Amino acid sequence: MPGIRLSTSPWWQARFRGCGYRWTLGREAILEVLSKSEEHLSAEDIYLRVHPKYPNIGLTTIYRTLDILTDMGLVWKFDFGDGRARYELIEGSKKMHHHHLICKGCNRIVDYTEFIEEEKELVKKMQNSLSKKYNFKITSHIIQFYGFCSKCDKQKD
Amino acid sequence: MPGIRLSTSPWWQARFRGCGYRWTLGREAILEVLSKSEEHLSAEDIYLRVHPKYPNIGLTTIYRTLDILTDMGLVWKFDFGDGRARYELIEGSKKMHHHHLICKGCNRIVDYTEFIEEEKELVKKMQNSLSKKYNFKITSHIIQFYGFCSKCDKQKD
DNA sequence: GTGTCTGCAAAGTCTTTGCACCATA
DNA sequence: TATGGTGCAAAGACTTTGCAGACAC
Repeated sequence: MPGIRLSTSPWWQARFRGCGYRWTLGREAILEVLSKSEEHLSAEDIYLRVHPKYPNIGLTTIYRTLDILTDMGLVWKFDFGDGRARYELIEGSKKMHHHHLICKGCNRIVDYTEFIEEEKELVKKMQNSLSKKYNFKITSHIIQFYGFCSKCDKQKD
Repeated sequence: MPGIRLSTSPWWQARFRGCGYRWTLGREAILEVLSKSEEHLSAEDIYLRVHPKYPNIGLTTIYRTLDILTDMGLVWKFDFGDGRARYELIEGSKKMHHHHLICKGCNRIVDYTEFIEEEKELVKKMQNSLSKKYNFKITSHIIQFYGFCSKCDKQKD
């Protein structure tokens, strides 16, 4: 049923309400952008995508909403070393668990999903052991590879 | 400004010279701190440790030296999500290859060295395959686990 | 109607840059 | 002596905060 509300928003809406937050146009707009765009968006990226449709929503709201989303565990906040945070919806439903390859030259980011099964196995083992040993409740992990893409590797010479 | 040379510095000195940099008191002091302190120091941490002995060395020099060290591959720059970069000597010779467990509550950081062998194997496989597939020259990687330490886990309830 | 959310502007924090002077080689 | 390195102050970049008005419920 196409309507003003997105088919996916009721779930988010309920989640917000359940956490004691209100459901607002701004929050909906931000979640819409996050779910429809490619990953690793900065706060400004999101702002620029929200703005054409909702010119009233400011950068402050973007930051505040992303904070809430991160706290609620809906969004993952990354640092790729270029001085600004990047955000991704954790369960984009259609999006696979993935990690990043980051070019130290041009900051290009490649998502990869290879070795996820093997990774999962190792991670599970580590998680069990580390949780016990250090009395830590592990909730997530990051694996990032850094290097140079073919373009930047050439330029270095 | 003549100073007392440390026994470990010749190697670093040679490395600096080999890269076309000069060997200065400031650089020596910073490397001394990095090699003698625990890990994950911020630029300011380093500044505060260098300052008592070398009050003339400013924060600017710390940042500039850390940049060089990172470029030369002697130091690894981390982001643990608290808005400031952290630095560690990569091969502190006595320090094992390790990774980090980060508490999302209090930002406490635990180093762990478990599963490093198994991890290395997987990482090597991933590295080989990803380099080829994405035409990337991979130079380093990060693995970090996030969660809550026992203290912060209790507080959440 | 009440308590949250919001935009704007200002403040805050970490980091980088410009420039004149100083040290290394 | 010729570069490269340094401190200081100022600028820069991203993010957070204060406050009055707007909105959700």
